[in-house]
Amino acid sequence: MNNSVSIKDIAKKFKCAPSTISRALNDHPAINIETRKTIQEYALKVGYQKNTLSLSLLNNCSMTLGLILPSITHYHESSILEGMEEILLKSGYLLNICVSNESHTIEKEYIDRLLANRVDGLFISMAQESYDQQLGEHIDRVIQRALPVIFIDRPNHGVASDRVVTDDYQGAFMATQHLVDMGCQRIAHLHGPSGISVSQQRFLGFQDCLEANGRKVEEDLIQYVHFSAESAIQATRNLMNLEHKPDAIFGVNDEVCIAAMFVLREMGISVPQEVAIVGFDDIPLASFGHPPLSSVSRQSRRIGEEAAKLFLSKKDQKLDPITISLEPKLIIRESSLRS
Amino acid sequence: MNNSVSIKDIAKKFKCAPSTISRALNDHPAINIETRKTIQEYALKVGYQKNTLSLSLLNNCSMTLGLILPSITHYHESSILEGMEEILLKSGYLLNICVSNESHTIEKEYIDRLLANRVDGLFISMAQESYDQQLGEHIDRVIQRALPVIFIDRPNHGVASDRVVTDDYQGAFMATQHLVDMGCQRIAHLHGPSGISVSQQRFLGFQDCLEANGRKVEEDLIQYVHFSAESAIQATRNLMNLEHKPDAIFGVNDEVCIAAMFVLREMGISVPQEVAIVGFDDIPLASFGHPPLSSVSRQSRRIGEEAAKLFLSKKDQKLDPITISLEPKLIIRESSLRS
DNA sequence: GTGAAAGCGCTAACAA
DNA sequence: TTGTTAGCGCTTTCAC
Repeated sequence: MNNSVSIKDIAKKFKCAPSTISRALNDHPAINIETRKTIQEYALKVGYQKNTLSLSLLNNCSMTLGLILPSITHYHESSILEGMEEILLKSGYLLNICVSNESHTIEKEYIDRLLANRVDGLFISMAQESYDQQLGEHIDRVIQRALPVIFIDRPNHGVASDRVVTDDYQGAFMATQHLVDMGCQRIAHLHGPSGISVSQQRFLGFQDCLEANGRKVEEDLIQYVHFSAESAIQATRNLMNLEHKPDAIFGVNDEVCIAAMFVLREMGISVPQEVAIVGFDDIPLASFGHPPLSSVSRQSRRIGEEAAKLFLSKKDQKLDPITISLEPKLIIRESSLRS
Repeated sequence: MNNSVSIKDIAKKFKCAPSTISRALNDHPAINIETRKTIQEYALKVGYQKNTLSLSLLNNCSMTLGLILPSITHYHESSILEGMEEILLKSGYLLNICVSNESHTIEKEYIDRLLANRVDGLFISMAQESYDQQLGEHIDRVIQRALPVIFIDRPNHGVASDRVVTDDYQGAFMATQHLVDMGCQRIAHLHGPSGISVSQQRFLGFQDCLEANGRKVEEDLIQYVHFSAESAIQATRNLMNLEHKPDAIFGVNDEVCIAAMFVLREMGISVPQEVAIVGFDDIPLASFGHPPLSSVSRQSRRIGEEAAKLFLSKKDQKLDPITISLEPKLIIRESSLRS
């Protein structure tokens, strides 16, 4: 597959031992500085590239990490990846990316491959399927190997583990309180897929906030959606066809809210006057909605950064598992601003 | 870093040679089927996981690929990744993801790491910096090693290479023709960053289409933007403050068009009646714009799929470099539909 | 200042 | 049917 130059090849050229070449290339002080230079120049010339695989084998450390995500096309996930990349770039690690597509089988398969490739650590946002069915042995196997595992967004059912999350509960609470403060009386919720931690936490924050304000959740006002815009079309119609229509919607993410605003426009219902809206994730296009969409930022990029930093700090000293919980930020825009 | 079980460990347990274990685990027919089973069960029990690194060293093949992208948070790039993943999943390859952030230095650094890790192939969408300054030696070094390199979106300056692209020129031509057909007289263009192939091709298609219709590009009607929505705000205002305002805008991507529609709304200009708009990429939110945004789909996901398939077909037999050029598809929605 | 040899985990050719 | 040995590319310990 590759006709690359090895240390042996160079040794032959210089009629010396491979170890000499190795030392020269690694700037070992014992080697004559002249020799060092000559060898280094020659290596550069012939395009010598150290074979890291052999070192991985030798040192039991591959300088490679695994990242398993349920999907990658949403802004949240790709931002996590971007943040992680930035931190890891400086540290010399390479990232293996695996998209599980929410499937437990695929997730397991990827974990096997990553283990076989001896990654030095694993970042994982669990597939919905694994989470739903409490399938965790594949991850336990990783933990048993004393391989650092850092959970992202979705926690592990089992033993305590390192985690980086945004406080979805708090974010949802803030969003709901904001709608209450704006005078909204009947706040609906576009509820994410059940079984997913993110959906549950956001619903709980929503629910608890209503109760803290002396109200309670009305079943009619809860509609289930996926994380896609399409899935919110019918859900929003259902809400607006109720006898007692909602005067506000809190959506599980921005995509569903943008779709909701689309439906409301179609129905001639004004936002925020008749229905105020708050989303979640603060995607870049939220500010350019009609009207601009209020949203809870979960600091997606920082999740990736913190996860990478957590790994780097962990690998030196074994510490107790910690949870880094990032503060969500409510960004208020027109879609929820009632005067 | 990991306390994993090796074939030697198992051999000790069974008081036999490592090669026997190796054969048993690989279902070698020479080994007693009973013995095979016992060994396989034991291996499973103790969580044995083959160390692929040693095989990579032995076979000169790591079953690992590199993917270098200038960014990852846009729908186009993350869809490419997703498409690629799907194909590679079935073939046992693992994907190393590298985000160059359009920087030549970072790109070079990543290429070094990927080479050091002996990836079996490389997918690359070149950084703007490398492209602009025609910096290609880092990539030539890869090609010289006879390592399969597949270019995505942005071509290589130098030698002929495998490529998967969408025909941006044709897409832009189609979009412009559509605007002409809709009766638009003064079609403006939100031009992407100069030096990027994608921007250039789209501009050329735009220009040639106008000329094919007996018109020519007016400098006033060309405004430069980045790929972000923000960058289109001022650009659109500039256009609409012209004495001879445009009655159509063709934007380099959907984000800038959504921002443009936002500005037009603010200025009380109606879309598509006063200004018709067509974007590029067909991001999922395009259909939920106000109004729904016409756009040229570049089949992002399929780019990833085709690139992965191209690699898989190439690795068996060395063939001449080919270019896979995907047909862009014009999706007409309200933003450009004049009756 | 340099060389020889062992070994990381695994497989395959050769022997028995 | 199973064992022995060599070797993938590199570093490191121990000699010299």
